[in-house]
Amino acid sequence: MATIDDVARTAGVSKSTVSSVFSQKRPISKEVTERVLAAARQLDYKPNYWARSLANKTTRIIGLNMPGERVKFSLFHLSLLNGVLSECSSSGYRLLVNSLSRTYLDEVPHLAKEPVDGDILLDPVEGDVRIADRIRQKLPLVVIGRPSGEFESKVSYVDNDNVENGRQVTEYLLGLGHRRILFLNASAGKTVSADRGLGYRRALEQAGVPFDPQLLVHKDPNQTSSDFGYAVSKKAIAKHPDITAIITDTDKMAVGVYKAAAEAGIAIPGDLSVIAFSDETVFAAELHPPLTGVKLFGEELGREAAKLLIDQCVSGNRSVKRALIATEMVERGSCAAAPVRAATDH
Amino acid sequence: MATIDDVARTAGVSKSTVSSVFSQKRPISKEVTERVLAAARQLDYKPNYWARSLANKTTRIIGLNMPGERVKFSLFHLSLLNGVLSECSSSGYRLLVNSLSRTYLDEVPHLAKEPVDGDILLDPVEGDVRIADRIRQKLPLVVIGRPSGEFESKVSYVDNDNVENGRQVTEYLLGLGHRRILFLNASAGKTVSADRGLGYRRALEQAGVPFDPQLLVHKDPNQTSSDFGYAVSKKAIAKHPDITAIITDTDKMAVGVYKAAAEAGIAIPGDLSVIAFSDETVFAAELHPPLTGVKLFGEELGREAAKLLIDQCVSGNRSVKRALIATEMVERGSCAAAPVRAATDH
DNA sequence: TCCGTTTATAAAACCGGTTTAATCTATTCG
DNA sequence: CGAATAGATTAAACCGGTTTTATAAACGGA
Repeated sequence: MATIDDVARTAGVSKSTVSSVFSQKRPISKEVTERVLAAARQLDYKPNYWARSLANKTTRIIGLNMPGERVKFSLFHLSLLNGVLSECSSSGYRLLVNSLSRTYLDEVPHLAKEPVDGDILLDPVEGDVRIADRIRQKLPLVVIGRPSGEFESKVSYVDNDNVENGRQVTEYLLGLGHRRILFLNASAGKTVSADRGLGYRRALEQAGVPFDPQLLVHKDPNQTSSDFGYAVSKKAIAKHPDITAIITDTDKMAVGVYKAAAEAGIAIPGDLSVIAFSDETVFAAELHPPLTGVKLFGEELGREAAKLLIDQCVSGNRSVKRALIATEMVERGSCAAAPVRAATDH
Repeated sequence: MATIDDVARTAGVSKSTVSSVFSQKRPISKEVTERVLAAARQLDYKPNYWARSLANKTTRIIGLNMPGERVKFSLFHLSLLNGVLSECSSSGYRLLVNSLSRTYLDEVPHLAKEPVDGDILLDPVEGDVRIADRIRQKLPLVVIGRPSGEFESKVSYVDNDNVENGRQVTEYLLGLGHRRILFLNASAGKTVSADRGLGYRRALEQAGVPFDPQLLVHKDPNQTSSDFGYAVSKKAIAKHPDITAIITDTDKMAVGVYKAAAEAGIAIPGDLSVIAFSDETVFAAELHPPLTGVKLFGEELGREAAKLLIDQCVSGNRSVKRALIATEMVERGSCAAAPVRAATDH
């Protein structure tokens, strides 16, 4: 394809003039501009993105970084993604999704600086190496979810208040008279599961209800949400018949619980209340019964993260910022007062 | 950050030696390699991705291109995306999602060659300018969905057999005795809606059932699927009480139909059969009644598209290929024989 | 009219890598 | 022992842009 030199030659000007015409960083007379653009059109010339990036030291691309290897985007990720893309599109940024495993990236022939101006990190885990990595490389960074430990105060992040969310749903169920509440939490290691778990325990503690570790189960990352919800709730229902409420990490997980309950002849919400951390409105409302849940506003999270990051990239301002996105509990019909029998069980 | 020159100086070798150590394209003695890597580690050096791309004329990045501006990824797109990412991750490619509008990209200061080795195009429409664009730039290209008109034979694409799918669901409903079948099709202009619409009409024709244009409605792109499904089916049910079956473009759209039917006191599948082109299994099975639909295997589509594209990029082989991904109709419970009353209506 | 500015364009250096062609050793073979 | 050859390393050119610095032309004021 044609290069800037070809255009310069054809238009009878120097390459720096052509450069100025396209970058618009220096004024070029109307007449010459026309001539250059005409030559470019004739040669079907477009500036080379990478040559530009090399000289400009900026790409107008931000990265979206999945945690482990071969992780699939969930419904929640989809919301995040839509939010991020919406912000990108209005700010003129592209989004690079990096799903390459660390082992791959660390092989000598693939070793390279990430080709982005900044990175959004999804699903931070305890002691997340990705964060230290970005900090060392001085790459602008925004985490979606709370970074663990020392990093919490060192990097910008966007999150819901998950401790509060965990507390809120637990308190809500406690208020309905439930005492034995099973929590199907996100995978162990994720800070989101730690936070929600903490909120859950705090609410129990405050209500004087003893915490039973058997009622706090972490998702197996190798299982789908619905399979996990089904398998674990089925087992738990059989083993602990005094459970009257279940909190699930996602709406799909709740679907698994619905299935297990149906098979066991347990009525929702009559015998069992179910509440989910959720981002799906359309389907949740159509389940039987409609699923009560806490809306997380993933799109808002994504948009806000992208905004913070792009702001950092544009302004060069590395100050650490934090955004907590408000959530909203939506009562739909899967929670009810605890059955009297169960309340006396313990 | 440290550059290749810094490393060369520190290690006491030339920059071309350092380059060879990292690119592994030329043998370097073990001893020198060690020395270079040590220097790199010490300086925290990583090769600059952009400089590399510039010199190599390849980026190991493929693009994913949304159609218009500010379009949100749907559940189906999510499946595609997961398929694409899975293939990317195993081939060592990154994925660049471009959601920038054409008008933006055509402004002089933003004008540039796409920074990718090839592009995947989603949701082709009639006379899609994006395709001609890529062809002119000689950029490897794979379309997900059938490209329109002349392009069908000129570019590689991956698709379901949508004409057949349209025919199949219509025939299925006809076989159940339905004669007045409302088709809530995808947006006008998309080739997928044209194809399914064609299959629908062919099935009707073959069965000797007259085609009523009022029963073929295209989605309004400004409405959500479920809102559209709700609004249109509500109106249609009132206006054409002889409708006994509805085909919807997506499962979310079917949810809208469920809602409209419930409000009108119409039983599914007793009074009204519903069938959807679908990619969502978990929720579809949990609706009341469980939603019958045609699984499209979006993940397979995405994976195959990425495979074709990366193959083109790696081999330089521009031959036009096509992959049709098999679909599968899953009967769940939202379709039944047409009610007798309605069958005599017409 | 002449000189100091301003304005438009050009030449050359630069961004940070890769690659070709040249150089310098070390080895092999007649 | 000298020439041919192979192997490792390097100098210099190159990828396609941007930017700094230089130059030429146009303009304005004294």
